[in-house]
Amino acid sequence: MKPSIPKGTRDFGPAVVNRRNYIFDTIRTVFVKYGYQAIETPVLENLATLTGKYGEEGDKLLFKVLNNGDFLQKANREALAAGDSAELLPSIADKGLRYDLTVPFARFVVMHQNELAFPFKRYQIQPVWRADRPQKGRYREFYQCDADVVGTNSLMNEAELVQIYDEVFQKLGVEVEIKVNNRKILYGMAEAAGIASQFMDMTIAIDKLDKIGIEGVRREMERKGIPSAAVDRVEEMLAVKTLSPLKTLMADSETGLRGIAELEEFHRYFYTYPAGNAVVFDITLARGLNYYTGCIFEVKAKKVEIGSIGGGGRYDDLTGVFGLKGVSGVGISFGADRIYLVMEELELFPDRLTDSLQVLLVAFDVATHTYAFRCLQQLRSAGINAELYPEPAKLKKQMKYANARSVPYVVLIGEDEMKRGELTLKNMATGAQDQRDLAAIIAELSA
RNA sequence: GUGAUUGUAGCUCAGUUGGUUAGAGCGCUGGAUUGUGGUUCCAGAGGUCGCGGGUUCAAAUCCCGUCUUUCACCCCA
Repeated sequence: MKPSIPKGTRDFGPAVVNRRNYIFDTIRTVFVKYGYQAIETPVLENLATLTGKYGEEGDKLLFKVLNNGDFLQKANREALAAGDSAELLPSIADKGLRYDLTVPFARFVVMHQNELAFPFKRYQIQPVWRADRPQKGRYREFYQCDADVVGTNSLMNEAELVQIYDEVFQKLGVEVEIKVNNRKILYGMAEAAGIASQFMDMTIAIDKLDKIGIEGVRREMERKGIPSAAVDRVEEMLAVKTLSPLKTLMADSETGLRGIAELEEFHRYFYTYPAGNAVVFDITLARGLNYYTGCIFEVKAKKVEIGSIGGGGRYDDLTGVFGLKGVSGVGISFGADRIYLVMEELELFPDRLTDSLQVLLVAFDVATHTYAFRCLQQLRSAGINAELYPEPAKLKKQMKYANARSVPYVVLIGEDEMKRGELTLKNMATGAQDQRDLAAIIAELSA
């Protein structure tokens, strides 16, 4: 048979994994610096945990896992006979692949609430799965890097999380714009326009603003049956670029005012920090995941068109659905796969990554090969990533291999070198070479 | 999920209105070069033209299905 892998999944070769790890390591380092601790959760969750958390669209994109054993015996016969997949599903699948890391985290917090110290800050770097139609930068299996904190309402957390965004993208050299908004402000808009019941319709339309323009948003809202007077009011508020005019525009909406106050509080914390990237209030930022209730964030790369490379926000009651009330959480997510594409396109990866081979030893014959093997061990003891070509093959062959591995240095070991105890160190980039003893070589390579 | 799009050597791609033995560059293997890769020269290997079916005397080329890629919508990282 011809080997293949499922749609929207990918293999990663050594060079790619090396670069991906560079991204993961950078993110991880910053997470840890801000006090977040790692956890991991299973790939598989109970479908009951996942369904209903991501809206109707999200439910459709959940990967369901067929029950083991003779599952048809327990299947809903009527639904099966009628060909009703939706009805049949609960009787044949009770597990699914995780869709994000936030919902499993909420589940984790509830299950382990007695073992955790609150506020609890955790980070998690694991793959998630969505049964979406793949495109560039959109896969069915992709990695998320999440940091969330639960058990604190302080807006300081929002400020810190945006700092993390800023710091990570500065370290990676990716210029970004970090958009900030507050779900309560969006709700305030709906209330001020007298269409609180059509909050979601309004939000979905607004979210498309940069794609379809203000006229498109108007049409979309009118199509959903929002009266044109209300649409006018919404449009008026959408034009606002700062918080202060909103206070009068949504003076009657208690929720809206609270949202404004929250963003102001966020700003008081955040602007104590010298951000390297643009952090902007964007009233049109909506975000689809409907569990968000407070501040929301989204990160866009400035020089590459690829959709958002990070997103997050505050969710007041995500643990509530699992039976733990009154625990508020806020978190952010990095889309590692999209960040990779951005960095690839902008050629931002360092030439030499830390976990690559530093030196290849080349021996000329059987006698020097065992001698070289001893040298190899000393290099490794000194913490140098080193490799000896496994047999004393023709020099040309070994050198070609060194080239293919793009090793910066090669150590040549022949009879002369072995007798004198001085090995030939060759710089592969310049072609220069000279004789040194092993200690000098170790010193050079450790530099 | 809806509508398009893509697939030819390891990679990037040619391949005429359907016509005999499907090509190039790069890469790969061997040699020129018995202690030196990345340059040069010579030689060589490598393809069920995504897969399955159909039309035709004849299909990489046309038709249908399917898988994959990419794109728009939807949604999102």
